[in-house]
Amino acid sequence: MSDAPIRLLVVDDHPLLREGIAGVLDGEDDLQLVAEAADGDEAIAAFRAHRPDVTLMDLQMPRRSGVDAILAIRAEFPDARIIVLTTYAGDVQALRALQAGAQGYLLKSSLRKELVDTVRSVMAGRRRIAAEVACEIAAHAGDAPLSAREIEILRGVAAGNSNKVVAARLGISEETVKAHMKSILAKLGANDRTHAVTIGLRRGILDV
Amino acid sequence: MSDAPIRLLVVDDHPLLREGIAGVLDGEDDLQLVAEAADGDEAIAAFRAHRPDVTLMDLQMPRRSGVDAILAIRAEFPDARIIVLTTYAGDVQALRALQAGAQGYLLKSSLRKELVDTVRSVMAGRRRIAAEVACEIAAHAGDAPLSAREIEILRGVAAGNSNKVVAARLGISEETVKAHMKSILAKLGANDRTHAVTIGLRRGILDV
DNA sequence: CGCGCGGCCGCGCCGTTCGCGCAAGGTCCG
DNA sequence: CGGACCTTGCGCGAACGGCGCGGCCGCGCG
Repeated sequence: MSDAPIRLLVVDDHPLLREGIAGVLDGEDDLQLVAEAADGDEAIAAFRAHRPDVTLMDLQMPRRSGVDAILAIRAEFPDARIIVLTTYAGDVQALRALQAGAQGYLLKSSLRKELVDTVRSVMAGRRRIAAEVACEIAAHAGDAPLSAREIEILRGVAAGNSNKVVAARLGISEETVKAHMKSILAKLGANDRTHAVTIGLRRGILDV
Repeated sequence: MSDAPIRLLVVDDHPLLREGIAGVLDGEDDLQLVAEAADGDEAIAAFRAHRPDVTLMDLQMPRRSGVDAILAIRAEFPDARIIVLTTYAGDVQALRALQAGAQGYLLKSSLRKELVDTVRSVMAGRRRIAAEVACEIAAHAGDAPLSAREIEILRGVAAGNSNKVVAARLGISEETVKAHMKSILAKLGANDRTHAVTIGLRRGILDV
């Protein structure tokens, strides 16, 4: 290990969890917590101000989401090292975070040893993804992702709208909505629209 | 304040969060962490072994759920003081925990001051429920809750089964399932079955 | 360059399912 | 006994889901 400590930024809207991470980092000589943030906007500001070596980032936060924050930070600082630290929210959500530029993916159910190991690994340039998450992503690797339009329609259906209402709201024909629904059912392997919505929620395509 | 410290048990499947709570409690002279548990079964065993003054309990855990653990503990120790500490999971879920005997309800997004205040208040015999949760419960106070059978049917529907399949699986007639569905839609104020499922998930009637 | 491919949009047909209204029997419990 | 919950029945209009057809566009590949 080098003698200069690894400087960390922690982003999470739960103060108690931030406290827990702070406690873990406090017990490690080579890890130093330099800033905290409670949402995506604060995260971007804090990154600009402190330029941490590694950032621990939750995904679901008020205001700006974690994925947005990762995109914004990586656009401004392309070599930023970011580790997602979240409760599992579906393979699609996880994949979006990794594609946005995260090098690591940890679950909040991790042990402290896994946390510090991952921080050091990512600092050393490696990628570290929790096995459960990696498995889920791999299981759906061959799947065709839903198009933006399809997600839009699935959202409308989840809100309790009929095909006709969704069509009116989007300014298209009901027949077109049905065609999209057919594609959605096929891609998700769902029996009907209700099943499609539950799958969408479980996989992180829709949020609550 | 009395000179004897308040002895606490913390139950949560996230080690990092437990660490955070431990850190918070460490900074308070009158609060003493005496045991930790990672699921409902461990919680019951730990309660028997340590008889804590106050228990902090998450709701969603592997194996035995938090509500089950509260019921089991309160059955054996009727004067156990339990505070739920969880990410918000719907008014129905929260209500079940309070009816099971919890005196307090905190969100993981709470500040450390709210946590220690609530522990002391509950220790003093008062009830403390986070405002957001209290509002949600109040908003649905007049609603008729779903019956056990209705929940069973809603679960089947959420899994992507038609009325016919649900009926066959429960050994009843399709007409009966339809009658239950009608009642479910009315009670939840849903437009259709898909809407009913999303409402059920949001309100904590169904889990993912 | 031309071509295919995939996403998006529109139309019609048809059998099945859903949701609504109405009615009515049973149980169990306070 | 009243009041819940669970159960079953029937008819009907609307919605859903599967089928096939065509067209438009932007993209990458031969």
